[in-house]
Amino acid sequence: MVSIKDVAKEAGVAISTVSKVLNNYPNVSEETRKKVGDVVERLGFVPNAVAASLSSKKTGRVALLIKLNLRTQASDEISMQYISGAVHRAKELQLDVITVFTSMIEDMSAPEVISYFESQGIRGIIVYGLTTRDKVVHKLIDSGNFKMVVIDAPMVNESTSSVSIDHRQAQKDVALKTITENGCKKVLYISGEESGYVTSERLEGIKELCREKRLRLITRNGDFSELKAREITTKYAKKYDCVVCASDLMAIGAMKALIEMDIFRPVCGFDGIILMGYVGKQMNTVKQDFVKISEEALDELWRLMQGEKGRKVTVPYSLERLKYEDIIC
Amino acid sequence: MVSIKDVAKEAGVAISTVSKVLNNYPNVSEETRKKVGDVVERLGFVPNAVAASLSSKKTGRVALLIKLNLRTQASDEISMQYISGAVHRAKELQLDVITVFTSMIEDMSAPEVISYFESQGIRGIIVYGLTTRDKVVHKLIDSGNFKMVVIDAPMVNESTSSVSIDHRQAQKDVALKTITENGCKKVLYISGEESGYVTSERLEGIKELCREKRLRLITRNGDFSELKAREITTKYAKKYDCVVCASDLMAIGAMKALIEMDIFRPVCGFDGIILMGYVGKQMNTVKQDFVKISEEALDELWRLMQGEKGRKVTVPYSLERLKYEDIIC
DNA sequence: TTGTATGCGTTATCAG
DNA sequence: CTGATAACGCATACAA
Repeated sequence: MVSIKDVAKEAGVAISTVSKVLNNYPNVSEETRKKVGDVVERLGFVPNAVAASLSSKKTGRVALLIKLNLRTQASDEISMQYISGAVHRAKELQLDVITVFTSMIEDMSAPEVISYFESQGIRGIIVYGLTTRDKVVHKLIDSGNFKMVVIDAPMVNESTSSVSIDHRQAQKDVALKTITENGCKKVLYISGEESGYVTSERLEGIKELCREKRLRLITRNGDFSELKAREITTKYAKKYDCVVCASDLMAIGAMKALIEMDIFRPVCGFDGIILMGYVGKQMNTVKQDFVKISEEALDELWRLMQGEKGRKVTVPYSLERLKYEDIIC
Repeated sequence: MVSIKDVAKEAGVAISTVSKVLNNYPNVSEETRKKVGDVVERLGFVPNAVAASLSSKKTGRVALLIKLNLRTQASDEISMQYISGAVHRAKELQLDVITVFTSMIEDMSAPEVISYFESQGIRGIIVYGLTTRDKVVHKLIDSGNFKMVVIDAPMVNESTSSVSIDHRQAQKDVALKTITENGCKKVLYISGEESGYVTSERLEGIKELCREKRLRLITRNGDFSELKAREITTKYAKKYDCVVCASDLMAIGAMKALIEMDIFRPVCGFDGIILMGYVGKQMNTVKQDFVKISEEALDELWRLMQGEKGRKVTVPYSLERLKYEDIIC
């Protein structure tokens, strides 16, 4: 394994000089910079990330904290895109990432989790799918031990940023489109899990819309569950002329119920997962670019690690109508 | 951050002694072992994995090399289960894992990839979804620089193990079941991508079965593509009384074609992905436990890192019939 | 502009 | 059985 020492010897300079070249320090002559660069190239030297991270404390590692639900692959699709976006961006930023599932830390106390991450050399954490019930993660955020970026939750402080789309507006948009297209007056809204931060945002959106457009609205908690959405739809859909769901999976459940009941009601979902293309019927949905969101999160974490302050970052979304033809290949 | 030094001072012993206790070295008295253990407990000390790996070179890191296809979320589901199984098992084994997508290394030469992994302190690599065309990965395997475990490909040498189900037998089993249940005589087999190692295994299986049972067989290459399977089915299904597919996604494509043609043919798939539950019709399929496979792979990598030799590991599978009711929640 | 020396948190090798 | 002390590969304050 070729080390910085080998490069230094080969180039006839000191180790520190090589280090300076590697890290683009200012006070190095063009001449030695080139000399060292050539040797690095020739020897195919790549700095040892482990040693670098031990030494500097600046170029730290990043953890992706992901909530897993192996029963529904809708979340698999989303998680994969999150991971993909993060890992790719991390490589560009020369950051080292590890993937951690919440199930791995759920039986630890906050101090235990903190020392676990510290022992791993973690300096930044991206949290995907935080709910109000995740006490330990909240303590992590409050501890200030790590730079953190939280997806889809309004946590912002000195060392914590939030990244998400505008859920309230998106819910308004997709519902409005569906309602206008079908001339609806009475909306059945199936909301997500109460502890989820996005749930209340989206709920606000639909309420606001119905107030503005003077539509009748009933809301029921579907818990992001396909089955519950199906039951709710079975129970209420007859009396309403449109079903707005806070997730695609619930929209699929609602659609199944409508087919069973043999009545038509426009349904719209939220997230834009590929699964939507497989259920036969088309629906409007909010398309989130999870890859982009994750890249954005990593950029934000990078900013925080440079010493900048936490802030709220909003990512764009789009409205889509997924057809089977769009997804097969 | 509490370090080994703090523990040593607090316990009134030398750093090296603490290290010995931590790593269960033999020559330590029960007394000091307990004394140190207590302090470790009290201070909540967790050894810094980065420093340990720098120093020892024994407790290495592991990379998961994953092939991503963002267009089909069938592979997302599988990849997520792979990652989940590996990450969880890794934590138990106190191994550190990083996730790498093939797209991140596809434009690098073999030496570059090797130094990249070495720079990351990687000592073991698990390869998911290897094809014959992945030249660089083959060079990685041949280089002997890393302990490797390859899923679903028959690569075995001194430092490389393979982990997979018995694809040949599984293909036979699922096809036999489907054929017997429906009394079929003429089989249309839609195979996977030619460069995939599993493709030929599964193909052998169906050929063997048809030979044994004296069934007529035609095989066509569907490239693991839903669309191609659909086209092939449209073209040939009329003349055959059963469609055996080398993947669930292709089975879905075949089913769609049959529905369009308005004829019935039993279809069977391979993999057991949840998506199968959403297409309306039930099909037989081979259920692979991807989480288990990945855990097994990690155990195997662990063995290799202990200096044991590469070998072939076979994991069990089961036959299933996925219904919508089985997957909703 | 360059080189020297020290430290990061562990492990490992020796003396004692 | 225990304790100094030298690595591990790199970054960096400081000296030259």
